[in-house]
Amino acid sequence: MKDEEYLILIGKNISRIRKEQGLTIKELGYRCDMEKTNLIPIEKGRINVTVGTLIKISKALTIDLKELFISDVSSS
Amino acid sequence: MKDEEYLILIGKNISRIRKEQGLTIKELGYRCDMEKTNLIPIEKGRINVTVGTLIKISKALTIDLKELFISDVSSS
DNA sequence: ACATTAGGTATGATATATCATACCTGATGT
DNA sequence: ACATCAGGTATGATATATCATACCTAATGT
Repeated sequence: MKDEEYLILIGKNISRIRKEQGLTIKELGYRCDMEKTNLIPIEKGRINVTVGTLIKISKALTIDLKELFISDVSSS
Repeated sequence: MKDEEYLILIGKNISRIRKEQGLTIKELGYRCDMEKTNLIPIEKGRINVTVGTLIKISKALTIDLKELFISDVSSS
């Protein structure tokens, strides 16, 4: 798996879980004190996000950090 | 688990796996094209490492990225 | 005594993640 | 027609991850 693919996977997981919880990007931003100008490219896998940021996001989504790295959510 | 603790955990996992493979920090640096001035604080959990860097490191150690997040290696 | 190696720190430079603001589009609602 | 909201892009500022170099200590080897 290529680096970019990993970042895209992480972004998709964030986006999927956020939507599953019925949250908008703005609401997620409130919860983890982050800007959408940063969250949107993270969900797209366009930027090389830091672990600290992923920790903030996973806390805001009340999930374990590991869940952001799982690769096949029933091959959606 | 606090943010800093997560980074320390990741660093300890890197350090442990590197040593298990008999690699020095310099050798790991060769493999993932990184400086020890960056690798050492990462192993200490002192800097907010990026996912891209963790991907490079996990490739150099021929492990899956997820392995860097496991929390209890027989509670060492 | 000297050289080498491993881990480690200090510091200045460079790249880039993140913030802050502004603006755009399409959808939804009144 | 207008307002609002969601996702999205552009851009300049700020913080900081990473690099590059230099230096230190302790251990090991000759």
